[in-house]
Amino acid sequence: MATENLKKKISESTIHRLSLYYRILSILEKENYDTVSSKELAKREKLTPAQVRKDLSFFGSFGTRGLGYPVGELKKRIARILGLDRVWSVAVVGVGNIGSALVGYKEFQRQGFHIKLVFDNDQRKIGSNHKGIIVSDIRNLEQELRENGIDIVIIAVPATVAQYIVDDIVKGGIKAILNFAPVNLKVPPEVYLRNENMSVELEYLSFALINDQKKRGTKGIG
Amino acid sequence: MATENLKKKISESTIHRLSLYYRILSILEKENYDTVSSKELAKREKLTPAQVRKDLSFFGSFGTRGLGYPVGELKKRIARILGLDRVWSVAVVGVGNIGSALVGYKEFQRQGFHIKLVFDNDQRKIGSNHKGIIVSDIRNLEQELRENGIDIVIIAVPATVAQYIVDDIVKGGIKAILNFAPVNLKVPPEVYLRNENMSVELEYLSFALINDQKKRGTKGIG
DNA sequence: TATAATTTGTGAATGAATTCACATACTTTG
DNA sequence: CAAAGTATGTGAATTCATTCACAAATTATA
Repeated sequence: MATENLKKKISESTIHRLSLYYRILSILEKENYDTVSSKELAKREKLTPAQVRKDLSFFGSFGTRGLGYPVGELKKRIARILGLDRVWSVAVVGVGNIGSALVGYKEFQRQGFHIKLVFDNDQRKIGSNHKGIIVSDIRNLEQELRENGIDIVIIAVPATVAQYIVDDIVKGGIKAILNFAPVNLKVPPEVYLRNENMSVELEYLSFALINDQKKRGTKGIG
Repeated sequence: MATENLKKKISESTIHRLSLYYRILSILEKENYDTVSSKELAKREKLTPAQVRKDLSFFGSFGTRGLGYPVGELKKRIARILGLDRVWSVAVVGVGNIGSALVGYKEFQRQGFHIKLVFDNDQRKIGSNHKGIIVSDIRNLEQELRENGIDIVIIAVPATVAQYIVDDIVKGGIKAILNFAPVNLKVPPEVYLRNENMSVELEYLSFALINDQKKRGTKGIG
């Protein structure tokens, strides 16, 4: 079975777990492992071995029975599946709190997400050097996105203006948008839009503390 | 059925959707809606009405048949369920890129997550005023967490040191941790740990662009 | 080269989450 | 006040995701 041209729709959770496997494989590579079993991968991510094998099986058979998966090779394959074996050109719109942090976030670079452009509407920021990148005027958004062959745009502007920005981005021909503004944005059907809601996990902790989701009385047995 | 003392385990997705409903209800409140139907809520979040009703039904019956849900009342109920009707004392460890952004992130304040303490190990930062909060020495972590009655700790330190920090935090009696470091942390079973992986959504977009998950040929029909 | 020990890959079984569909209860209208 | 319209709440049906369980393939051992 080839990696390309997937027939089945792959679930979001599988994709997310692939990211996890990728990270573990990077660590295993540094620890000089040649092979790794689904059991070991599962242990490190608190999953079941069957889950790991099933996830991988959607994309092909990468392992050797009796031995496990070749660490380097599997890492490459997952990189290829997730598109981490290439460089993506990314633009960040909004150099406030969040936008600023994202521009300096090394992990993105490491994964091949290269931030090439940064936009703001604040005259004091435009033209200034922000962590190695000159801040562009947001009025040139559409044009600059096109000229620089940007693949993905990250939105880090206030919720109130996010939709206007998105409309421009779409006009600029962008097909993938990551939105940090706490608002539901409208995009045409051919555009991929993902929302990053920084409060969600805090809210989950809040909920957990109140309702104590943990099963009690299992201490000592594990 | 009372809101407190849930029998059934509530799924993570239901909790996450409650956050979404909460946000929509805040907007509807500003738009002076008195009531809202599951249909309208669903439309705004791209869900099905049945999903909305089922989610809410886990916690009680808040609506009126023939009319819908009372906006203000439902918002309060969800706030209560998620613990957004109180103030949580939060500490942020690590005032780098991410930590710094989180300290200034207004949305947390708005939801009742008040950042009371900020820690770092950099002598140049310790004692300085960071967005209104004096940066504490990380060597006093355990003690200060206790003395200030911190409920939730956000970890924004490099992956290499995150586990040491967590161990201290746990010693400080903290029961809820939100981790931004790209590493799998170990905590005792009674501690809630959630991971925020900023790359996950970018990776999903990358995957989507390559594999084009969108069903084609549906243009014009919707 | 046979035997024992591993470990994958995957249909089948199970479990969980979502959607359906409808009785029920309320609102609105005339 | 009755009839029509609306929208909830929830078991049942369905769809989707996870886990089981085992044949098949390979390695390790003697």
